[in-house]
Amino acid sequence: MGDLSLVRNFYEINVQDSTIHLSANGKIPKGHVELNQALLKLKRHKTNTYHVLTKPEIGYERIIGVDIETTALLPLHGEIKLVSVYGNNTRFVTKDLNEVRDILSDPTVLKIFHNATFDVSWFRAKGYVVNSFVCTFLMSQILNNHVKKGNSLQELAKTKLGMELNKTYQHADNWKGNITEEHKEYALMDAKVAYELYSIFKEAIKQKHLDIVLAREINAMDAIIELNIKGIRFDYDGWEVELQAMQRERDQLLEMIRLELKVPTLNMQSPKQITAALAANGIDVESTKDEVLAKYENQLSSIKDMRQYKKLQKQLSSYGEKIKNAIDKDGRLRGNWKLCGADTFRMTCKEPNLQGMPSISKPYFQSKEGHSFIVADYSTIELRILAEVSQDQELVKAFHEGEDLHNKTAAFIFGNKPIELITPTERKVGKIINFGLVYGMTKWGLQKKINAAIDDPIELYEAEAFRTKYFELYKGVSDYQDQMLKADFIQTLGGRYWKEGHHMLEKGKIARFNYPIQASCAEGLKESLSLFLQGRNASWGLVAVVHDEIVIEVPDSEVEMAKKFLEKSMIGGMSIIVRQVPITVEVKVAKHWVK
DNA sequence: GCCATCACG
DNA sequence: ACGTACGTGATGGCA
Repeated sequence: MGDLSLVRNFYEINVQDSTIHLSANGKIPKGHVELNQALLKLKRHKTNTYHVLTKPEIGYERIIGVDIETTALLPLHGEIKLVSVYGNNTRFVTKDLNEVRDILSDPTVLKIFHNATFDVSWFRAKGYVVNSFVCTFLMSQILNNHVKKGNSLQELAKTKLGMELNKTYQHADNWKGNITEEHKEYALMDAKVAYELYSIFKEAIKQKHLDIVLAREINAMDAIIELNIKGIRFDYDGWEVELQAMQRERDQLLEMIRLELKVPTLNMQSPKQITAALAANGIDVESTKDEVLAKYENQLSSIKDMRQYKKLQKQLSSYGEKIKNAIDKDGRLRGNWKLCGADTFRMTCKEPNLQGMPSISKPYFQSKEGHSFIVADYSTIELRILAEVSQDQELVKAFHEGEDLHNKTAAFIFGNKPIELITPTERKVGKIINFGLVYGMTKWGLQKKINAAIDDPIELYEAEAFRTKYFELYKGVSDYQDQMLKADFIQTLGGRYWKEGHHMLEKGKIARFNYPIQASCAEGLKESLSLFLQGRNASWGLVAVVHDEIVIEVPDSEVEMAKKFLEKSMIGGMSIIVRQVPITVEVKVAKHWVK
């Protein structure tokens, strides 16, 4: 197993007065305007330590742009038809992958891909080793600070290089037949553009002091590639039995609802029709969403049935038979994972969305023969990050002393009740308050949320009182939120930042509370993934990652070792980002995906 | 193509 | 005073 301490170097920077002093092992980058601003903000924020994370620069003997053309979107369904290589002294296009085998594995040759996740997934799926690579798509996302727009090779060729890229052959279908000289020219052009973009982006990233952000994402990219290739075993036969029972119940419910409302053609998928049908029965609803229907549940028995119907219908339509088509011949589900799918740089997954599977389906995700799943998740991680960024003394203390935060909050808002006397319902309210207020929930939202979760509805003034009490206890959180509202510069704990005018800050002021927390959390998770991947045994596979949770599949005989190492990686990785508040991880071992 | 809704965190 | 909780992806209705 790898030694975690060797993976990163830290530069510790202390802020005293308006001057920035560095500890012996670091030097501040010259002209680092954004960092200086951030440090001053942090100082006002009553914290005096900021950490810049770095990794030693590796010198490469050669740098080349590489692109592949494939006959399908997924490696399981097609072949690599062409590989193009573009460098200072090397330019070629080949059908014979053996010509690039050594180049790909050579760590002294830096490979530049545009969307490396795609190219490297293909190479690895086809049995080629790829070491030392970088991704101009990722670099563009980091520089743009926008993950969905303006990062395509075609757009970048135009905006950065003034080149019009011909995309005639982009679709996989164009690579199934004979390869012409024109095909080859096309393929080489993509490698050339990636090569040319790299030096421009590298300089820009350096100027903006985002090198560490790039290094972190590149190190975590192996995780995404592995998730794409490996997939996760899903027992569809078992799930189908569950589905059939759900289907029967759903059909019965629909029949009962139509009968009672006297609307025999009612389409329960149409909010419009539901509203009309309820109105005809004397109930006016402002919307048909679950939390609204819950309010009217006592007025008509059909409303309870409707809620259950909608729940079942959702699970059947989104996660039912559709899943069957997504299962590959080896019985595994493979999603389309993205490293930076969200603007916070959270990972995303689609087709299917393996990060959004309902809990009822989790038992049907099963480890392969002779293997177990290890499911590990961070405890209250966003609240710990809130404690770190806000430096709220009550929060920090609570985590250092291992207090149950939901109980602590409940005890305070319910009139300083002794913690031992807090009821499960009161703890539930404490939990809603703790999580809701991180995102800037208002008294209206709080009331709605609490009333959706408990039996005795509370009044608006009570929700307001809870909120006031919360900020009385956690004064630092209140200060933090005030600062975030005013800030023209918002940063994460790991070195990303947004400036005034950026679309993330314009979206809504309340969102500002959450960005640095969600984004810092994603940074910590990626540090953890990278530690895990660097030190794990080859027999341990990564099968799912869900924001604060990592699932691995390991041989039964190695469970104990793997469990310890995963926990160590997760705590170690997150602690690179969250330096003061302790991090805890809950680890479970099972033959299926447990919650 | 947008909206409402709801699955996950 | 403001707008009513953040980030995703998937579905089906509706225009």
